[in-house]
Amino acid sequence: MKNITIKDIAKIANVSYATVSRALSGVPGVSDETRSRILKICEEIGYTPDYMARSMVTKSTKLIGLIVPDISNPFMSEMAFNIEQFAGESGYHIMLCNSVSSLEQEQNVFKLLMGRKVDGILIFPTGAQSHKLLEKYLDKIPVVFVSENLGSFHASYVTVDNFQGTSIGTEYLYSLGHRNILYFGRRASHKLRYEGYEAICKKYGLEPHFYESPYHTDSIKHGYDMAMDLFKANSSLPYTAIFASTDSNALGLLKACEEVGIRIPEDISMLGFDNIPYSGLPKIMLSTIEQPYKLMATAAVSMLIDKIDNPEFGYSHKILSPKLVVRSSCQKLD
Amino acid sequence: MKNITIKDIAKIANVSYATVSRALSGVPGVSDETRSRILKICEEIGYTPDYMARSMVTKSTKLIGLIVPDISNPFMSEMAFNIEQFAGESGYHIMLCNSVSSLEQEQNVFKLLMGRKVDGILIFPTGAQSHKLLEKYLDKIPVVFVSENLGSFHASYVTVDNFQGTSIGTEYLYSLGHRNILYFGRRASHKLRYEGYEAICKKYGLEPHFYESPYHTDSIKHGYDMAMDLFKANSSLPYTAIFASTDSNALGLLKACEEVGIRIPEDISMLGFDNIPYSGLPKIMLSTIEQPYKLMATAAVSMLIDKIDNPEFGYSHKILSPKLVVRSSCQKLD
DNA sequence: TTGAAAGCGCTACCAT
DNA sequence: ATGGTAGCGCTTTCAA
Repeated sequence: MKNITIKDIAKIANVSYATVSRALSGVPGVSDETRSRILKICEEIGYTPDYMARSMVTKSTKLIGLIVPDISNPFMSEMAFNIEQFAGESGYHIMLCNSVSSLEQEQNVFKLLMGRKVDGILIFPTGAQSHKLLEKYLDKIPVVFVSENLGSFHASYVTVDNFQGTSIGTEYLYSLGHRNILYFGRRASHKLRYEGYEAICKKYGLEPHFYESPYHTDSIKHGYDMAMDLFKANSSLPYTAIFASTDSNALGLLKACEEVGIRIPEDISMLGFDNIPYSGLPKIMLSTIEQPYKLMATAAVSMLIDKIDNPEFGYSHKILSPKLVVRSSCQKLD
Repeated sequence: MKNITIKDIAKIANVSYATVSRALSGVPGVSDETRSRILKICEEIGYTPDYMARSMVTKSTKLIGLIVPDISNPFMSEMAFNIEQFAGESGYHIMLCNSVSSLEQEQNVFKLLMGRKVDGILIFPTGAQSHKLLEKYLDKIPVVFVSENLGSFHASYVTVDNFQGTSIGTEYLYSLGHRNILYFGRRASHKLRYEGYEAICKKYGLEPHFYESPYHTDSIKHGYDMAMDLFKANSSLPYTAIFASTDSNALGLLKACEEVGIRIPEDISMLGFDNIPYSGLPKIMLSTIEQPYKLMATAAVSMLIDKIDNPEFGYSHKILSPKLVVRSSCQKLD
């Protein structure tokens, strides 16, 4: 089955194939009559232009590489949906890669994506070291990180204000009367989340406590496993509230609490971070800090496209505001 | 910033660029000495081959197009993760497109993907008519549908046995003593799910009832809206159990029930379909029919790659077995 | 074993 | 307004 090329349709239309190219690209320099005749022929014989060949000469693939730790995480998939939609509006397509929370795999797919000649890369870094490891490619291809500001090197990123997020969360817990609050999750990759929590603790003279996650990624399962370890190590918990670093962690924690008979919020209050759709489920009703998904997605895409169009423009940062979502997982103490 | 090409490294190595190509492609016909010298140079100056240029001549992009209605749906994102991983093992990359449950958009992205010269397309059809609309492309590019068998045309697909799924679900409900069961969701795109339910109803002389979804996609929100409409139209429901067509629908229904004060499973039993991770959350504990995610993903990918490698081999079907997952959303009647 | 050159489908430049 | 053609980076004959 031979491929139809502009040469074929040039032959049919009795013009040079340069003219066909012009007609299809919409550039001026073709009479309206010729153009519409050519377009009609293309339509009829079902010609589709070859993006690859076009890309070879234009040096632009209209392709964006998207690297996420794990697309099955609702935070990622929600972002991915919005990213794909918004990128599509600008004529970009998405090449999706999971780094499966491995720095090595992250490097691999990054290099692969470069070989694929994507115009730019949007990356949800898997860890704090991702930035450093990827630094050497940053002048070779436009990249924007979707993550908090880690390190001080020169890179574009968009992020929610994680520090502010946990600050308002901890303030909320404090206002409810909580004085013993545990931070539950990863501190390395969400450094600023921990620091926001810590800052408010200090502000009120509370002792900050944390339970560090041994995992490189957040999921219900990991949250559950962590929680079970925590319970095993402590026969009774001295906290009145737990601030989980992500909703996924919180959901796993919730599951573990249910199993060992800890009631939420009667026995202990719980606050999450992200506001994934499942946090609003009945009986779950997790209070949490919301990330502005759609805004983050559009900001990330347009920042990347800006960088693609103007590589010389340096780099930019965009920090979006989080929002407290009060449901019913936190109790007022008296 | 000039691109490094094989010509550059040919110059450095003092060989023709054909030799470089041979060395890199691993084809025989280059002395070991020359090859290792070339490879070392590539390594040193950080050369990465241009997949596009390569694809132009080999006519193979090692790219798979993945079309899903909505990647933010957990069923889709779970599948997408496994698909990406498994495809990656065979050297394929994924181009992700959301059809946003629109037949028109589905057609658009399909054509776009063809223009991108992907080697094959994996599609989660958005509706019953998808197959018919896409039929005309099926001899132009390898396609495998991830969906139940709709219509009788010639196309490859992998699916869970939807009929069997709702059959065992309905049998389960019947065995619990339920005699008035409502089927809740879309019947058009999950025709066989409805029919499995219907068949078991008939088998036991029960009257099948359904509440048809006006939506083209399943989500918590749609399930919730549907449920609210249902409740508004009926002051008291004559059913003892509801079989939701998907877990997402069930979760929305659950939310609505909570709001109007219907207790699950005390007042009414509820069964879902898919077994997304959130169905196992504490207090939710939705009993459901499980789809074998990983198996479906690997089956779909290997079926597609088979078709890519042997386009002349016709088409194939693979129907996987569902499994009942009993949690606590269904009550035994006495 | 290696080199020369054609050609993949297209855009863009230079002519006309 | 249209045609001719070089060339994008690569693989793959065909010769040497």
